[in-house]
Amino acid sequence: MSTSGQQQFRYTQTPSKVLHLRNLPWDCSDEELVELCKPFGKIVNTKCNVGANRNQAFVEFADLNQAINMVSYYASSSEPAQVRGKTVYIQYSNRNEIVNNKSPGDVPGNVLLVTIEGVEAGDVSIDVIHLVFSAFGFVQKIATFEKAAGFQALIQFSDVGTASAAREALDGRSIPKYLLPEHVNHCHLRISYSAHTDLNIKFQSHRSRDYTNPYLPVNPTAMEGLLQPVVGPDGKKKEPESNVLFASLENMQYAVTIDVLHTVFSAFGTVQKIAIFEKNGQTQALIQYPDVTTAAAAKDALEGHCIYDGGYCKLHLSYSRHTDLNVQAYSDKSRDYTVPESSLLAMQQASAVHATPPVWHNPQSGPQSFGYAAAAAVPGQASTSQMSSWNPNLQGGGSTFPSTPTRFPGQSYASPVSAYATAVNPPGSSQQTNHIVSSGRSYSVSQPPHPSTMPPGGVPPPGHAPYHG
DNA sequence: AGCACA
Repeated sequence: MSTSGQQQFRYTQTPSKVLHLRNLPWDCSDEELVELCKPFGKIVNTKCNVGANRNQAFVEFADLNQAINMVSYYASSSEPAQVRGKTVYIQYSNRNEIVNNKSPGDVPGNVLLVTIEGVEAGDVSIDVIHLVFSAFGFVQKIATFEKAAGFQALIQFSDVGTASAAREALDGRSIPKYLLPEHVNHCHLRISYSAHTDLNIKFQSHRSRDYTNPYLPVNPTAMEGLLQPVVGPDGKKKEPESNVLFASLENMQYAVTIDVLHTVFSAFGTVQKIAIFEKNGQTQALIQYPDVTTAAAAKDALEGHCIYDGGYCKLHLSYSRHTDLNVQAYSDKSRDYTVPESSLLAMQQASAVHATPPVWHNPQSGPQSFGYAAAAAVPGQASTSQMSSWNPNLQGGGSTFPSTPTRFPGQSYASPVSAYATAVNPPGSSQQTNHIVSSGRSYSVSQPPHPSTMPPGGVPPPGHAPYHG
């Protein structure tokens, strides 16, 4: 050819993990593209209905070799690639990745991420979820969990087609009222695709099921949620006592830091661990004592009291299901006071930014993003490598403790999927007096571990001298 | 049947 500087179409294309497909049906769907291409590799993105006739599309594989596989397969196949009987012409794209504004959740897969809006985790049982989604085909696995986005479930079907049918039918719809507790008014399902292809379910429990493996062991601690609630003398539900307190903070006008909580709760005994997290825009915390008695004393004394004067940061306390928190030893969201001081010091120095908090940006900027929390509730989640292709915010350090299955909202396993869980939330630059007040009566907290966050001159709370573990 | 601007 004399046109040496001209781009030749057919023979000069260099391989790309993006393929250009032509002669598709004008209304070809992402799912049809995936069905055609997935035998050759993992599809990470698609763009269909491209061009004036809407009959072109792009498909991006995770790996270049997968795209090469597909092109070379159909180059030598006697059966052409087809969608609905139409021959599809496949070439390497002249771009190296698909650029569109499609979020990862729009890339079809066999696993759905379902956010159940307007309910607490206890309102919708895994059996109800199973029932609803089984209408579209065999549900292989379910994992549920709570994150900032609310109550969520990963639902695994055997194939993309079934998953997309369920998504089409149920996205934006509600779970029938008769399947829900009476107090639930609305319950919308928001459904996107998960990047997972195979959930790693370790136990049958109230939050996860593997219907392909009925002999999977039942996790006794994870099944606690199925036990009948303890009923008190007044006939009302009463949670079993625990050495771990669950605190929800109302009227969060000012920042409540780990140090503030530690000071407040240390008045009643050694505080072993603390974690702060946000759920549905509400600040919550877990405080772990060595024993139930201490926790009960703290609960009785602090319930309904406010950390700051003026009704700010009012504490509501209940017993947690947890008995041993699995927290990062030293972060702005959690603290483990049981780790040896030497290693803690090392960690403090490693992250000096936590030790002497400067004035950081505004903490009141809405709920913390816990991101796309997919795998967080699946212990030992194995398919993390698949997620990393689109997760923009891998967790630095990943210093969670993978050995213990204990978990709580906001706390993640080492999975990078839940990377957002440690989003920076600055310790309080608040100049508030650190009082516990109750209907006019107030008392100050003494011996603040970080004097910079609290004013001097407090008097000890009645009865107990604070001590620190 | 021949490369997208969301």
